[in-house]
Amino acid sequence: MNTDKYCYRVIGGVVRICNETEDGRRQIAAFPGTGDLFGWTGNRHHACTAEAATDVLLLRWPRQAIETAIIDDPETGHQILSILFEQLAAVQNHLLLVGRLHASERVASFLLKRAEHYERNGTRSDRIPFWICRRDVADHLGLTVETVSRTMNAFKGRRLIDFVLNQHVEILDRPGLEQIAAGFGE
Amino acid sequence: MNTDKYCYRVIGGVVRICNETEDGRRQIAAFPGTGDLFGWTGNRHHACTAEAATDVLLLRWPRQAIETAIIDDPETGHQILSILFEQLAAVQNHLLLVGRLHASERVASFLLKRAEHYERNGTRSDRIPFWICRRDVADHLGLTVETVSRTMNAFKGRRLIDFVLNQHVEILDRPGLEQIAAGFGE
DNA sequence: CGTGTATTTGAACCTCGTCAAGCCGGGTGG
DNA sequence: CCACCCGGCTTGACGAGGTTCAAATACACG
Repeated sequence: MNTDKYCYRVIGGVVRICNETEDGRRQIAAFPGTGDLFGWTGNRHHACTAEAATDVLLLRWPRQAIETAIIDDPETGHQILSILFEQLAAVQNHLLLVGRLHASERVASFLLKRAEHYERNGTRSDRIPFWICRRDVADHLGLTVETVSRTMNAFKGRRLIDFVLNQHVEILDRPGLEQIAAGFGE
Repeated sequence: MNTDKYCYRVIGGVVRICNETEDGRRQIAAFPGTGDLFGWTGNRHHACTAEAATDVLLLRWPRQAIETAIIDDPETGHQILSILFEQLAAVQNHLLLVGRLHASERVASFLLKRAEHYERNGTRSDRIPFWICRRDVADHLGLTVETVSRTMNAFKGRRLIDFVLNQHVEILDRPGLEQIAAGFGE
């Protein structure tokens, strides 16, 4: 995906917005999914890269067209501004998660946020499509694959969630998860 | 500071952009300093709060005026867009720092970024004005006060930096710091 | 089936957080 | 002018949460 020349809208699947250190440590800033826009920050040198996290279907816009649309149509300009506000706020909130939450709080928050995302798109909300691999989840939450795996399986053991065919996560006890995400419940 | 109604430009001092959990854990997303703009993301519910981290001198703009300026003057609109890009990229990079770097890497990166900031404003670059308290540094880097203190004093012991009157940090060995920030040098 | 990859699980280790004390500097009041 | 106090910073000892390393298991695909 070339975020220098294009902006994208996700039609299906999940994209990851990545950032890496010299020695290969990786941090995923966001997982744009169906309906989400990305590629707005690409013309800067320190920009993140965008990769497909799963099979993905995209709608592509030439950057140039966007830029002129902003000038021609103030309404569009406003919409784009508010998308950027939204994304900035989202990353700032994620910063709190990565910087200050415990492993179980991070994982619980993440699961709930995934559920929320699919709710917005009309999918049954307690059964989350879950195609993102452990490595990506870990790199999003600032944890290791092992910790993510252990934490999720601990949740499963406590009947908070269940795995369905390794392709869906079913939320069995949403209030329980919310408690953990909020820092109560160990 | 009311980021619902106003946007700000920092004339002097340092501001902190904060985010907190229910139980008081705090994460500072950025430290806008002289010349920086902030308050653009305030109209959303999940927004961060802005507080003075030191004595501060600000220039205040009514949000409304900005909004209309965007519509009236495409050039202004573009500038604001690029400021937002910049800020988004900055937070995304900081996410990598908080999520994946070790304590010493975080502190070294932070010191260098501070130096860079003051360079842009023409201050002597190896002597950083440093009025931000340990607590705020810790909450920015996702560490504890103690770890920040230990790390900085370890740097001092290794003659990488020195403290001047508790108000400035002098960089004695910039290449050394850069090595550490990059993940080499333990 | 067999192979390669993703995930899980276990055990040892280590970085950083926690707790507690001591220190320094600035401000206040006697 | 000194004693005191208070908040921020430093320093030490200890422990826990999460990482690391290693191996076993599950799973997808030819």
